[in-house]
Amino acid sequence: MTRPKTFDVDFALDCAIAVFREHGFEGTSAQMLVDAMGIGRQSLYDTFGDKWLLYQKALQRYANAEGHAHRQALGSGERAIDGIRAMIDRVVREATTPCLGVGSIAEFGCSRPELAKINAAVGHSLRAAMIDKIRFSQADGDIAGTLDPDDVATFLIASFAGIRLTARGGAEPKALESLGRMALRSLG
Amino acid sequence: MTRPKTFDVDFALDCAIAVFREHGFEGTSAQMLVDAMGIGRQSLYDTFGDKWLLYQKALQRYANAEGHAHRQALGSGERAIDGIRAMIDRVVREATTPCLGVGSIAEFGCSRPELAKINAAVGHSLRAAMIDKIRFSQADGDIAGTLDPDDVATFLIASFAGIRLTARGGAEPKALESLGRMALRSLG
DNA sequence: GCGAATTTGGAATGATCATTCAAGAAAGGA
DNA sequence: TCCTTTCTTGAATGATCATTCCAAATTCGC
Repeated sequence: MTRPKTFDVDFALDCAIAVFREHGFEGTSAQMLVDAMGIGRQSLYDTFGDKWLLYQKALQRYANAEGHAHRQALGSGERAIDGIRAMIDRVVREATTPCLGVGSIAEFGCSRPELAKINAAVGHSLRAAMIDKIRFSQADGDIAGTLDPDDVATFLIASFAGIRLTARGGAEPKALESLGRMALRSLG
Repeated sequence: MTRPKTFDVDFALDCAIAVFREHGFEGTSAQMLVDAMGIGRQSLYDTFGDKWLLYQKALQRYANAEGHAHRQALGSGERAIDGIRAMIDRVVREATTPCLGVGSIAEFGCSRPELAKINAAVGHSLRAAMIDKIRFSQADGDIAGTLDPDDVATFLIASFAGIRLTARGGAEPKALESLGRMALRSLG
C-alpha cells in the first residue's frame, strides 16, 4: 500500500548523537545534522519533530546505551571489585570521545526538566547496580567497610565526569589512566 | 579634553562572566550581555571588540581570579594538608555557581587555541603550587608517600571538575560535601 | 560655553537559523 | 497501472543573531 522507510532511524539517531556529543545542542545547526545523518531535511523533521525533540531522543538513546555499557562492565570479572575496575577502565578508554550526558549537564544544568528526567532515570538504575557491587566488594574486603556505599557510588560517578572533562580538555591518555588508578585506589 | 569612561570595565566584565557561567558562549546573546552588564550596546562593542573577544577576556579574568582564590586557599592553615583541605572545601562551597573554566572546556574542548592557552596558563601555575604543597604533605605524612605528586595534582583538579559538574546536575550540598571528604581521604 | 570624547538607543544590515511549503522522483502494494 | 507514502531538494518564511551606523544626549577639560 505504501513505500516503507528506507533509512534506519536508529542509525540516523546515532549520527545525530555523534554531532551533539562534539558540538552540544546550541553549537549544532540543522544543516550539520542533515549532513551527518545522511537524510533529507524534511525527513528529519517528519521523523524526529524538531531539533530539540531530536536532542532529547538522542540523549535518551545515548543514556540507555551508556547505562547498559556501564552495567555490563560492572557485571564482568570474578570478584565484585573486578566489575568496578572494568567500569573505570572503560570510562578511561573511551574518554577521548565526549560524553553526551556530561555535555547536556554542562550546557543546561538542571534547567530543562526533560533532560534532567532522562539523566536521572539512567543515573538511578546505574547507581543501584553500583551500590550493590560496592556492598559485595566491601564484604570481600576490597573496599573499605567504613565507607558509605552511597557515597562511594556518588564519588565514582563524579570521578567519571572528572575523567571525561579532563580528557575533553586535551589530557594525554597517560594522565587519564592515572586518574582511573587513583579513583580505584581511593576505595581501599 | 575628553569625557572619561563612566562605567567600570572590570565590573561590566564581571557581569558578563556571570552570564557566560550560566549560559555558555553559544547560549548567550549580545542582548543578554547588554542587559546584564548595564551598558549600551555600542559601548560593549567599543570596549570589548566583539562577543568572542569579550568571552576570551571574561575567561581570562575569571581564570585569574579563580587561580588566585585556589592558591590563597592552598596557602592557608598550619600544615600543608590544611591548605589542600581548604582548597577542596572552597570548591565544594562554591560549586553551586557554575565554573566558566569547566563550561569553556565542556563547550569547546581544546578546539579553540585562544581558550586552551588561557586555561593552560592558569592550570600550569596552579598545578605547580599544588605539587609543592603535596610534597610537603607527604613529608608531613599526611599524603601517602607512594603517590606521585603530579598524579595527585591531576586527581585533585579532575575531582574539582567532577564536583562542579555534579553540582551543576543539581546534587544536594550534602552529596558535594561527601565528594570533598572522599577526595581528601583518597590522598591518605 | 566649546570641542572632543563617551554613552545610549533606535534603526539598519546582512547573516544564519529553524522550520515549513511545495513539487517532483522513487517505490512498494493493489 | 494507479494510489499512497516516503524521500529529496530548493525555495520561502520569519525569527533571531551579531554587528554597524547614526544621531542625540552627556560630560569632562579648556
